[in-house]
Amino acid sequence: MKHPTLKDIAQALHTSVSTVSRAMNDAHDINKETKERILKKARELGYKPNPIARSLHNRKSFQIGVIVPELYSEFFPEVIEGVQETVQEEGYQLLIMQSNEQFKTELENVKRLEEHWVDGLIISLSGEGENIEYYNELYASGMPMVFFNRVNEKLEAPKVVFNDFKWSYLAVEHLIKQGRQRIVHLAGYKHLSLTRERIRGYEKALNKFHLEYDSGCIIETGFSRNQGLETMNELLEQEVLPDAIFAVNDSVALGAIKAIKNKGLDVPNDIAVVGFTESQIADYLEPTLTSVKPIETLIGATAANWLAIQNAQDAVATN
Amino acid sequence: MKHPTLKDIAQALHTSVSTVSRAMNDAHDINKETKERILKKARELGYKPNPIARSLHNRKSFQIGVIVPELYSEFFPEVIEGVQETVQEEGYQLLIMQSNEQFKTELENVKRLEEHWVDGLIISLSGEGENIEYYNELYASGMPMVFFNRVNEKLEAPKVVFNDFKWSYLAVEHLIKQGRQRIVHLAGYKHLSLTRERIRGYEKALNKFHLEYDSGCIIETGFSRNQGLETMNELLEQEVLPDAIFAVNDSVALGAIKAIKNKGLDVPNDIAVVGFTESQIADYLEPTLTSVKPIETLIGATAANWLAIQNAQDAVATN
DNA sequence: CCGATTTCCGGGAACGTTCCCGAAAAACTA
DNA sequence: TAGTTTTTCGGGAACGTTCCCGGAAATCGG
Repeated sequence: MKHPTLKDIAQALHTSVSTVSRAMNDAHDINKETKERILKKARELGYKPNPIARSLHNRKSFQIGVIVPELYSEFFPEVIEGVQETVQEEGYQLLIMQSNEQFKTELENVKRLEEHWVDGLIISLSGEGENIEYYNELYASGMPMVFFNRVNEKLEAPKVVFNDFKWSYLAVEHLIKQGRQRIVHLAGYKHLSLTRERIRGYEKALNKFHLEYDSGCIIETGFSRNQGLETMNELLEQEVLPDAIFAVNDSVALGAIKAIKNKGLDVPNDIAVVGFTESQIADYLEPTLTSVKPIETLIGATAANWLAIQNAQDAVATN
Repeated sequence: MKHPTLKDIAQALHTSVSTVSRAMNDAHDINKETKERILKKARELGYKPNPIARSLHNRKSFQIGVIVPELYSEFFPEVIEGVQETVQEEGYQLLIMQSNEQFKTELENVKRLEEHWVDGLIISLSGEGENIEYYNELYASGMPMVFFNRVNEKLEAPKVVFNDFKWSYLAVEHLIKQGRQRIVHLAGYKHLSLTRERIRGYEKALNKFHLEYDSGCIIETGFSRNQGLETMNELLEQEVLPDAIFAVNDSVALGAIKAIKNKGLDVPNDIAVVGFTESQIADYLEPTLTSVKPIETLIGATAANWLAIQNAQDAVATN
C-alpha cells in the first residue's frame, strides 16, 4: 500500500476512523489498550498523517512564504536559516523565492505565494520599484507579513532592520579619523529605508567633522558587485579622485576594490574602501538582541516570531 | 469574506457547485453565458482556487523537495533557480532545505519532506556520511528522485553530474604544461563520486606526463573555505612544499590561497592554485547540453525534467 | 410529431482529516 | 436496585475541490 490512511488502519482492526484518529492525537477518551493496538498497527503499515487533509480541515497551509532579492551573498541564506529553525518548531514549512532584484518578479512571487495560501509572508524588498501599495493592501486584508533588511518606511507591516544610521555613522567616522578627506558613498536604491538611513549616517559624520561634500559624493549604485565595479570605473574617470569609499554593502565594496586595482591603484593606500558589513553587528540591531548566534540567524528568527504573533491574532503591530 | 469558495459563488448566483467548477476549468459542457456570468462573479468576489483542496483530491501536493548542502556559494542557488523555472511551468512549488553539509540534518530534511508528501525529491548529498541505503529504499518505494552534482554511484536514482574526470584531467594537464612538478590535490569527501572522479582525472594527468606522486599528494579536505585554509596550513608545515595545488572546488581554492599568502608566499609564483570551477564548463556536462544560459541553471532544469519524467511514470530510469 | 441525440445542469460521492454528538457499556452513588 | 456519572466508541458532517452519473430541456432526423 502506497500511503495508508486512517481508514485503512480502522478496517484492518475492525474499528472506526474516529477511534484511530483519537489514538493518533492521543486524546483522553480512548482506552489505553486499543490505543496501543492502533499505534502498533499504524507503525506496521507505515502510516504517516496527511498534512494536506489536515490543512484543509484547519484552513491553514502551514506554509510561510519568504522572498529575498538573491541567495548569492551569505546574508540572506543565513537569515533564512534563522527563519526556518523558528517556524519549524511550530510545524511550518518555508516556500523560498528569489526576486533577482526585480520588482516584477517579486510581485509575481507574492501572487504565486498568495495563490498557494501561505499563512504568512517574510519579505526583503528588491532593488527595483517603489510601488508598495500592493503590500499595504495585502497587509490590510489580514495577511500576516514581516519585512526585513530591505524595507520602506511607508510599509505598514512590522519591520526588522539594522540600526543603519548609527552603524553607517561609525564606519564613516572611522575613515575620517584615519585622515581621509574626500569620502564618496556608493549608495543603494533610494526607495529603501536602508539606503536613506545609511546616507544620513554618512552625512552626519561628514558634518560633525566639517568636511565638505557635494551631490557627486553620494552615488546611487545598487547592491551587486557588478554595479560597484561599474560605478567605481566611472568615478575613476574624473579628475579629482576620492581617497576613500564607503559602500552600501560588501558586494559593492568588492566591486569597487576590483575597479581600483584594475586601474593600477592601491587599496587602501590610494583609496580606502569600507563596506557596510551586514554581519557581526548584533549590538546595532533593532530591536536589540544579544546572543552568540550569527546575527543573520537572529534577524530571521525575529522576523519569524513577529509573524507568529500576527498569526495568533492578538498582535500589537509594533512597527 | 476572507476566502470565497466555489460554494459561495454558487449561492450568490443560485446555481450549483458543479456548474461553478465547470466554469473555472472551462469544461465543454457548460453554456457560454452562464460561464461568463460565473467568471464575472468570481472576479468580483476575488475568488482564488484552494490548492489544498485540489491537492487532496489529486492526492498530490504539487510540491517538490530540494536539499542542498549549502546556499552560500553561487552554485546551488543557480541550480535551484533552474529547477524553479522548470517546475513552475507545471504548477509545482519548491521546498528548499539546507543540510549544512551534515548527514544527520540531511536525513531529517528528507523525512520532513516525506511527511509533507512531496511529489519528488532533488538532492545534492552532504559532505558527511555515506549511508545511502535510505535513499535507495525510498527510491524503490516509488518516490521520484534525482541527484545532482554531489552523488554516489551506488545511488539507484538518476543523477545529473559534470564530467568530472575529463575536466579535472584538463585542469591538471594545464598545470603540468606550465612546468609544475609537484602538484597536490585537495580532494573532497571520498564517498562522493565527484571526489573519486576528480582524483581519477588528476592521476591520469600525472601518469600521462610521468610525474611521481604518493599518497600524501591527495588529501581529503572537504568543500569549505575553512577546510581549504586549514589543510593548506598543515601542508605548509612540511619540509617539501608543492609548487601547485589542484583544489576540488573554488571555495577550497580560496582557502588555500589565503593560507599561502598568510605564510608570506606568492600565488602563483611560489605555488599555483587551480580550483575545479563548477561553472562555464557546459561542454563537459553529462548529458551534454549547449546553451547560452548559465550551466547551473541548466543542471537544475535537467534535474527537474528527469523528475517530471518519473512523475509521468513512464520513465526509463537512465542512470 | 415522435423517438433519438445533444446540450446543459444539479446531486452527491470521494479525497483524509478533525471534531461534535449521541449511545452503549461500565462504573459509581445512594 | 434504580438512577447517575464516567469511560469508550462509532456515526457523520465539514473543509473545498473534482468528477461521475443521471435527468431535464432543447435540438435534430425522418
